[in-house]
Amino acid sequence: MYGLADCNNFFVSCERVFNPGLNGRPVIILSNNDGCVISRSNEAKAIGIKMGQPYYQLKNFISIHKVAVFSSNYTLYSDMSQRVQKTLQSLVPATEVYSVDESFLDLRGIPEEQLDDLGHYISRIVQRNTGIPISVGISHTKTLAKIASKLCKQYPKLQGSCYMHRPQDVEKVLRRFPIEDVWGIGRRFAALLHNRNIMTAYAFSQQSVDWVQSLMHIGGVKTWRELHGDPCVEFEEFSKDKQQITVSRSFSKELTESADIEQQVALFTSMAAEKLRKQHSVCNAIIVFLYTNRHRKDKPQQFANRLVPLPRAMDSTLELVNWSTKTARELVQKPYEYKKAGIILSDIQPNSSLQTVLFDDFDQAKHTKLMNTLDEINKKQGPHSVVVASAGFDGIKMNRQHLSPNYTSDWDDIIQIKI
DNA sequence: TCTGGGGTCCTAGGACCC
DNA sequence: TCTGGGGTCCTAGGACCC
Repeated sequence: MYGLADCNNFFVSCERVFNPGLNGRPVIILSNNDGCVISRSNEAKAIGIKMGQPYYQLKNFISIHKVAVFSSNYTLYSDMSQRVQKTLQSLVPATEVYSVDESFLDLRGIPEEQLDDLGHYISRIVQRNTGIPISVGISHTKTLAKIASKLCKQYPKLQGSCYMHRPQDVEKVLRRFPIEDVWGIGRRFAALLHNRNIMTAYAFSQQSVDWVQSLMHIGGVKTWRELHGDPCVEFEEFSKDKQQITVSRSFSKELTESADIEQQVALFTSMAAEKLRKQHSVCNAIIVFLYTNRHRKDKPQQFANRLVPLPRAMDSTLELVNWSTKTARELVQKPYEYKKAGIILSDIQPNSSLQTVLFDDFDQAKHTKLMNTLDEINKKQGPHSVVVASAGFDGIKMNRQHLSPNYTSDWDDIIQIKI
C-alpha cells in the first residue's frame, strides 16, 4: 500500500502558522515578482480567485473582499516543509519527498487493519507538531493514493485521511472522479479524452490498453494500469542527484544595459553553482538565456539562448560566472529590453568522476578549497554573506511588496565580504 | 504599468557507425 | 532493372509534474 501526504494550501498554511489572524479569511500567495496567484486559502477559492491568475487583474476585487496578500517567502516555506517531512519520517517506515508540499509514504508491511487508523494518526500528529493541515490518501498505487488524498479535501468528514482499498469503493470513486484531475493526465490529453467523451477516471480505465498505448504512449498506459491497482510508479526513498540545475527570474523592470544583465546572470550562476556543489556534482555545459517580455506585443521580441560546452567539468563559482557573464554579454543586443534571464547547468556528473585535462594548468585544488570555505561561511553566516563581486550586493531585481518576516530563520548580523 | 520557477521523461528524427 | 541494413547516440520538442 502507498500513502500520499499532501499539505493543504501549503504556502497559505505556512503564513497562517505564524499569523493566526489569517484563519477564516481569504488569503493568497503570489509568485516571484508578485506576478500570479500560486496558493489560495479555501476562502479565496470560494470567492472565485483562480490558480495562476495575474495579480494586477485582481487588485480591485481584493480590496473589496479584504483578501490578505503575500509575496512568496520560500525561505519560510522550505523550512516548514522540512518540519513536515521530519514528522512524517518519524511515523512511517520510509517516505519519498515528492515536492515541497507532498510526500509519498511507504506502507508495505503494515497490517491492513491498521492503515485507516494510521492515516488519521499521521494527519493529527503533523498538524499538532507543525501547525500544517494535511490530507493523507492510502491505496494500492501512487495514482490511487493521490485520488484518495484529494477526496479528503473535498469531504471534511473524512478528517484528513482516506483509506481507499475495496474494489467496489475504488470503482465508486473513479466513476465520479474527473479524468483531468488524475495524476499524469495533463491539459493536452484531458482535451483529447474529452473529445472522445471520456470524462471520468472510470471511463478511461474501461478503454482497452492497446487503444491507450496508441493514443497516449507508455505514460498513458502506466496511468491506466495504476488506476487498475497495478503499481507502475516505483517508490523512491532516496532522491537522485539533479541532471540539470536552473536558476532564472523575471525582473521587476526590463533591463537593457549589458552590465545590469551580466550582474543578474552572475548572481543566478553563483546560486546554481552552490546547489551543484551541495550535491557533490560538476557540470560540463552551461546554458544562458535572455528573454524579452512576451506580453508586450508592441516591442521587438527576442528569446536568446546559447549552450556553452565547458573545456572541462567544473563546479567553481568563479569559473562558471566567467563563462556565463561572457556569454550573456555576447547575447545582449540593442534595442531589446530584457524581462527575464536565467542559466542552466547541464551535463552534470558526480565530482568523484572529475577528470583532469592533459596540459591544463588550472589549479583545481585551490578552487576546491576556496569554494568549500565560501560554502561554509554562507552556511554559518547566512545566504549571500560572501558573494562574487560581479554578482553585486543588490540581489535580484524583483518585486516583493507583501513579504512576511522570515519567522523561522533570522540572519540579522549578516556580514558581506567581497572576493 | 503589472503576467512564476524548476524539474523529469518520452518520442521522433537525424547523424553516424560498421 | 538494380541503389543495404541494423544499431546507437544525440537533440529538439512535447508531454507531464509541483
